[in-house]
Amino acid sequence: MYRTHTCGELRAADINTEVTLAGWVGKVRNLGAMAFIDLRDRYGVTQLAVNENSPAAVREIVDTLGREFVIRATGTVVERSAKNPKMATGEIEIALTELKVLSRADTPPFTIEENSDGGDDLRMKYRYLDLRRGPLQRNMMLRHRMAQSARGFLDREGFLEIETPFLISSTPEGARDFVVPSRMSAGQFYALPQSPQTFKQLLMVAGYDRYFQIVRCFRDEDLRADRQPEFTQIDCEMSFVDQEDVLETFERMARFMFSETIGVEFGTEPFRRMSWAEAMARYGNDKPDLRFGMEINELTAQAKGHGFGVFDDAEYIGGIVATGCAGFTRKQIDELTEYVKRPQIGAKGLVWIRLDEGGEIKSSVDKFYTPEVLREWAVAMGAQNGDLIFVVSGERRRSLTVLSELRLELGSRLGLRDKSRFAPLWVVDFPLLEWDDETARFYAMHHPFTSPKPEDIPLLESDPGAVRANAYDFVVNGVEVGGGSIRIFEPDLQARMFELLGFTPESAQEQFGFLMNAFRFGAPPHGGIAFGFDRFCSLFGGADSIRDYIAFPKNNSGRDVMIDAPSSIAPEQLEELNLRIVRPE
RNA sequence: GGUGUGGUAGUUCAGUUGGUUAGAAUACCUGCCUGUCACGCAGGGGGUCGCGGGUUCGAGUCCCGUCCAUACCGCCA
Repeated sequence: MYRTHTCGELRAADINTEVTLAGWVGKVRNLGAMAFIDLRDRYGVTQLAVNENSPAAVREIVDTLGREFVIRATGTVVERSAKNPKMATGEIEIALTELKVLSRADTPPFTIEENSDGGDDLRMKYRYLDLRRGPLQRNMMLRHRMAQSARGFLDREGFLEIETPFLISSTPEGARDFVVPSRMSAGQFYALPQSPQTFKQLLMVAGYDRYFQIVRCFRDEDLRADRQPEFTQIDCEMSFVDQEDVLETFERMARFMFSETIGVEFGTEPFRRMSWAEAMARYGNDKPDLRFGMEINELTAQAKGHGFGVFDDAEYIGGIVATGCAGFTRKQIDELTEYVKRPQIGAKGLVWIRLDEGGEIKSSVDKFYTPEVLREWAVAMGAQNGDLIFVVSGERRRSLTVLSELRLELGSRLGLRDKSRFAPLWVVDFPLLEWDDETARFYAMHHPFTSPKPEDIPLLESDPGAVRANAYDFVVNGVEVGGGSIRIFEPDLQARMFELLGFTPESAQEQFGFLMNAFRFGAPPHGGIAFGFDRFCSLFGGADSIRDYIAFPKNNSGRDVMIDAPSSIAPEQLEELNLRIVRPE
């Protein structure tokens, strides 16, 4: 037997017990005649003690120990003469009687401590060492608990966990597919699924009216802090439900997960709901962070026609009130101006209006607007003395984006985006379609199986852009955590959708024939949702990046620097797959 | 594909206007140390300043190119 206890469990009540522990050597503090060793495993740290009464053999081994050696230690649990209240096991230590080195270790390239000194690159290359650290271990445990709580909830609700294939066929719509060459079918390729979407719909046709899966999905697109080429979804689908049923069920799941894994409760009020149009108008964004206010107010009507050309020519004028920020210095305002003028955000400029505590108004557009007019704006926007107003103008969508970014930046600077607070909401009534100028056609905003709202179906041909979908997103703290829709289950309506999206009947049949055929054999009304599990975990853990919630993530270039993937393959493999590399690096 | 930031000791970083032998902390090694827990004290070893080219009497520092990392934009039905 290697151990009788873990390094996290011994307490004062265990004093005088003979125990054997195993784990990794953290730090050895050698004081000469006595020495202390921090022994670490994923359960905690326990101090081993050696003094002049310890067996000589043990003392000899202690002198040879290095960081990250794996050892087995036997001894008696004793009360410490100097207790450490910062440690869970701080009241006791192990007086060693036996010590065995199970495995030696090279000096690690970075220290295995709570706050590692390693940079991202190095930590990725030696991921197994990074995963030894407390923060990463806690992340993995949180992820585990979240997965278990979701599974438990869905199981009790009657959902069946059913696996769907990873080797499927490619569809040109949507994100780029990862593709897998087929050896047996020369010149043909599988694709890895971007989601199990069509399969879960087929499961509904097959009568499995509540399905879920915690499933890996693949998208060959550029990465971000919150985007990996392979990521995990909690994928769910239900039959004989309308949008309300889906929202109700998964609101309960979210509440359960919040409560069970991080102890966060939301009271009895239902989660807030907001239409997509409202979210765009008030927050400039389809995933608003509701931890703070500072909503966008449109000023187009009030601000036009005063001889200020920039505003007079603008399609849209709007602003936000920075509450209590009248004391901002010129430098602070300039910084924010520079921030929104960065090419990624693309503002042309930033107009400010300061409402001093004394009631005096000062602005960057005093030449064009009288204090009376500015006061009117302030009243319209709900600003008080002591506030600072920022105004942006230009093309409508761009201006809203600028205001959204400005709002989030201000929120961050003012400390209003507290990671320990959670503001969940449902964004509903998304547009069904999105116009793309470049290809001059409509694209499905969600996916082509999303159903239009029944009352908007007449607009499908006459005004497609105005059609709203039975689609919804679950948003927390400005992060899109989940999204789904009620699907089309009528073959005729699905055919109309494909036509609208520019498919010929033949190409629709070729790509989605299996689904349309299935619908001819009795399709129940159905809908579902998928949660981005990695984002869910990072949200619960209070982090912006999902990488530290994935055991073995890819770096920013989509590479696994630990195993060095992707990599080239042997000529024989290429031959066998009937592939030829046309443009080698 | 684009923009920003960064790359100097094992690691995290500093390095002034281009000027002597490139520093700090930490890690590592040696010695001392009987209550440490960020142990302490003394000493020591450790550098292709990412790579290539250019300017210059002289480049870690300036210029050009390139690679890598990272954040974002495009992209992500």
